Amino acid sequence: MARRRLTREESRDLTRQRLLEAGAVIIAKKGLNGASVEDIAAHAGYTRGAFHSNFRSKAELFVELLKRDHQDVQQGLQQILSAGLSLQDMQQQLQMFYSQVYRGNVSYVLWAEARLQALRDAKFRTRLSALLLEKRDMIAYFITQFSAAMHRQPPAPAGDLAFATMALIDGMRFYNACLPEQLPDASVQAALGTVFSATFFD
Amino acid sequence: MARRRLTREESRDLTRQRLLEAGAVIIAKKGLNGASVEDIAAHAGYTRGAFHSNFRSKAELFVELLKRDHQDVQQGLQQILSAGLSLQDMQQQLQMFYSQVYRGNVSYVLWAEARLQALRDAKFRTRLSALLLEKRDMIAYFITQFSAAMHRQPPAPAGDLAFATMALIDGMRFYNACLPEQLPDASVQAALGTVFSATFFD
DNA sequence: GAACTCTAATACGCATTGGTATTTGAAAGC
DNA sequence: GCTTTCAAATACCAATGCGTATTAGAGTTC
Repeated sequence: MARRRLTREESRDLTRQRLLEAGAVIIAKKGLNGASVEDIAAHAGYTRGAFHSNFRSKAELFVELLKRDHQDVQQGLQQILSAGLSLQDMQQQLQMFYSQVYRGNVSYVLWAEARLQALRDAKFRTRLSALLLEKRDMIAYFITQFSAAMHRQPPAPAGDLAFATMALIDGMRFYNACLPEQLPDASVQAALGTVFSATFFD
Repeated sequence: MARRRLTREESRDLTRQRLLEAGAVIIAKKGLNGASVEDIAAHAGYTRGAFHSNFRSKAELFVELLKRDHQDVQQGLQQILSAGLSLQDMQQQLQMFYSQVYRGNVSYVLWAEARLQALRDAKFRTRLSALLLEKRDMIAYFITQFSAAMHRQPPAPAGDLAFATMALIDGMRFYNACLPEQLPDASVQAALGTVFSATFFD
C-alpha cells in the first residue's frame, strides 16, 4: 500500500470531510447541544485545533451538514423527476428513494434537531426555511404533475399539500423509529399509501 | 392584601409548581440540554438548592412536565369523546381543542424535544412510548367511531392511521410555526381538512 | 536546501455546570 | 417558648466547555 503523499489541499479537504462525518454521527447521537467540539474532533481523529481551523463554530458545521444532505435529496428527486417515467414508475421510484434516504437514522435526527433549532433561533430559522421551501417546491411539483396526469386539480394548494406530505413522512418515520414493534416498516408503507392515494388519487 | 402564611407543604408545592413552569419555559427556549438547572431555578425565583430539593435532576423535571401535559390533553380528548355529541359537533370540538392546545409554542416544543430525546436514549424512549401509545389509542378510538358512524371500515388499521394523524398535525404545526407566511393557520386548517376528509370520509 | 506558508496540536484563560455538603431561617411539635 | 425538622440558600469542588494565542511540523516555493 504505497500511498502517495497528499497535497496540502487534499489533506485539508480530507480533514474537513472527516470532521463533517464525525459531526453528523456525534450530533445525531448526543444532540447539537450535547455534542462538544472536542467530541467531534476526537471522533474524527483530530483535536479541537483542527476543528477550529476548519469551522468557525459547531453551528457552522451543522449548517454545512444540513446543506449537503439537502443537496443530495434534492438531486435525487430531481433525477426521478427528469427521468421521464410513467406515473406508476415514478411513484415506485419515489417510494424506493425515501426508504433509502431514511435508512440510517443519522440524517433524520439531524433534521429533527434542525427543526428544534429553528423554533428557537430566528437567524437559523431563516437559513433552514430556505431549504425547506426548496424541498416543498420540489414536492409540490410532483403533486402538480400527478394531478395533471390524473386530469384533475390538486384537492388543495399543491404547496400546502407538499408540507403535509413532508409532515406525514417525517412523523411516521419517527414513530417507526421509536416504536418499531407498534409501527413496523410495512405498516408505515401501508398507512402512507392509504393517505396519499385517498388524497391524491381518489 | 393580608396574605396568610403558607404551611410548609403549601410552600413546597408552590415552589415545585413554579419550578415546573419555569422549566417548561426555559427548556422550550434553550432546549433540554441548553437549559441549565441554574437557569430554571433562577427563572422561577429560586436557587439551585431549591431545585435539587424538589427534583433529582433536570431529566426528572422534564418527564414530569411531559406527563402533566399529556394528562391534560388526554383528559380534554376524553371529555369530547364522552360528551355524546354528533359527528359534526365532535369534529368541530376536536378542531377547537387542537387549536387551543397548540396555541402557545411551549408544549409543542417540549414534545419535539422529547421525541429527539427518545431517539437517543432507550430508557427515555420506553417512558415516552407509553404516553405516545395512550395518545395513539385515544385517537384510534376516534377514528373507529367516525368510521362506524359512516358505516365503514377504516381504510387502514385505526392505530396506524392514528399515528399518521399525529404525524400530520405535529408536522404541520411545525411548518406553521417556522414559516407562518408560507403556511398560515388557515392553510393548515384547509390542508388538514382536505387530507382527513379524503382519508376518512370519502 | 533555505525561507515561507499553512494545517493541526498544544497551551492557556475564563466561564459554566452539576452535585454535594453545609448553613440558615422559618414552620411544626411539644 | 424551646427544640426539632425541613425547605431553600450558600459555599465549595471537580469537570467540562469554548475560543484564542502560540507552537510544531509538514508541504510549498524558489
